[in-house]
Amino acid sequence: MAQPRKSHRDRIYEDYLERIRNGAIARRDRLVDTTIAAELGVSRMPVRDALMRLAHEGYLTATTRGFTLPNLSHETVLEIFEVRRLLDPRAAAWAAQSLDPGQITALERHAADAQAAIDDGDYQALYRASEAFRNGWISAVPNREMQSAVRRYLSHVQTVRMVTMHDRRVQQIVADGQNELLDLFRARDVLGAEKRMLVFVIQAEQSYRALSRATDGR
Amino acid sequence: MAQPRKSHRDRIYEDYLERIRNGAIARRDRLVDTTIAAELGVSRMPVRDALMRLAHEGYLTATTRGFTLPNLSHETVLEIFEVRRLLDPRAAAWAAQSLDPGQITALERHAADAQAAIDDGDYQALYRASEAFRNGWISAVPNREMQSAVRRYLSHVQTVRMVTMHDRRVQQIVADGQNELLDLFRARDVLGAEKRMLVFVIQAEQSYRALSRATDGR
DNA sequence: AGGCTTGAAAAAGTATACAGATTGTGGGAG
DNA sequence: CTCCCACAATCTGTATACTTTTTCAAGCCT
Repeated sequence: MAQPRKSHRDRIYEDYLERIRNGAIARRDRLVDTTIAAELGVSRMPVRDALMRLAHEGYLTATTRGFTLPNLSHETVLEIFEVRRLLDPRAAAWAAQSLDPGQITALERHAADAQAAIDDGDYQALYRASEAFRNGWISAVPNREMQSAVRRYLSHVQTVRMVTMHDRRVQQIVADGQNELLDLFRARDVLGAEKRMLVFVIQAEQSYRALSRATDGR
Repeated sequence: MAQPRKSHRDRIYEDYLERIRNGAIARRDRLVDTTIAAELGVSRMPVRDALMRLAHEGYLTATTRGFTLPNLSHETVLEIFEVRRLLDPRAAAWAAQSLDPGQITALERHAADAQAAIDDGDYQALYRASEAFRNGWISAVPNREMQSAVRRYLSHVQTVRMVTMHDRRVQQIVADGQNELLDLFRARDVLGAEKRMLVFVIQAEQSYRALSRATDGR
C-alpha cells in the first residue's frame, strides 16, 4: 500500500477520474461542489479543487451550472484524431516492448470481457472493457511523458465510443483490433504494434466520420 | 478589446504564464500565494487557484515551500524529446500552411531580435526572442488541439535552452533553424517545414545530450 | 397572447480563519 | 564542539461565510 497520506482533494480527484473512466458519470449529470461536499462530509474547497483540475485537464467542462462531461464538437474530435494518429502508435510500440506477462494476461481478460459484452449486446460492459484494455497497455508505456500525453485524450476516446460502438461492424473492428494487438504484444513486435495501432486509430476516425454524419449533422 | 469580465484567478493565471514565458521568473524564485495575494490586494484563493493550475499543467512545480519553476530530470527531458519529435514537425507543417503575411513579418522580427541578441551575447534577450518565435508559429496552427499539445512543453523548451543556449554552436543552430524555417514558411512549403522542424528538434536533443553530459552528470 | 422586466434561487468567485504539516534554527546535553 | 530535540516560522489544506454572476420563471405591460 502506498502512504495513506493524501489530501481530500487528491482522493476526490482520483475518485472522480476513475468514475469518468468507467462510465459511472452520465452525460446529463451535473457535478456541483456543494452537493458532492455534503455527500462526502467535507467542505466545498477540496471538491472544488478536484473538479476544477479535472476540468482544466479536459475530463470535465465547467458550465455556469455545475461540471459536466465535455461535449466535444465535431471539429474538435477530428482535430484530436490527428494528434492521436501521431501519439498512439508510438505509445503502442513502447507498450509492445515493455508489457510483462502479467499485464498481457490482464489485457487478455479485458479483451475476453469485451467479446462477451459484444455477444451479450451489453454496451456499458463493452465501454468498460474497452477502457480497461486501453488503460492496460497505456500503463505499460515506460516513457511517462508519452503515457500522460496519450492518457489525456480519454474524453475523446469516450466520445468516439459513444458515437460508434453501437454499430456491429465497429464492434467487430474493436474486437479484431484488440486480438491482433494482443498477438503483437505477445510477440513483442514493436513495429507491428505501432502499425496496427495506427490502423486502429484510422479505423476509429473513419467509423466516427461515417456514423456522426449519419446520426447528426453538426 | 475582449470583455474585461474575467475573474482574478484567470487574470493571475495568464499574468504568471506570461511571466514564465518571457523568463521573468527566475529558477530560485519561490512563488507563495499569500505573498502574491498581498501584492495584488486580493485573497489567497484566486492566487492559489492560478498557481495550482500552472503546476498541474507543468509550468510550475509545487514544493512544500511555495511554487517554483520545474526542475525536469534528465530522463524526463529525454522522454519529452520523444513526444516533441512526433508533435512539433506536424505542427510546423500546419503553420506553414496557415501563416499569413503579418504573422510571418512578426516571425522575421523575432528572428532578427534573436540574431541581434546573439551578436550582443545577451542571453536573456535570446531566450525571449526564441520564445517569441516559437510562440509565433505555434499560434498559427489552426488545429487547436495540436496547438495546445505543442504549447504544453514550454518548460521543456526552456530547460533545454537553459542548458544549451550559452554555446556558440547552439546559437548558430538556432539562428539557422529560424532562418530556414522562415524561408519554408514564406514558400508555404508544408513538407519542407515539417522535415526542417524534425531536424531542429533532433539537433536540440543532440545539443542537450552533449552539453548536459559535459556540465552535470545526472 | 407575446415579449419584457424583475427578483428569487443556484452556483461560482472571493475572503477570512484556523488547523495540520514541514522546515529551519537555537539551545542544551554529552 | 557536535549532535539532537523542541519550538517558532512558514506554508499548505480545509472550513466557513459572504459577494457576485447567471439562470429561470412568474408576473407585468402593451
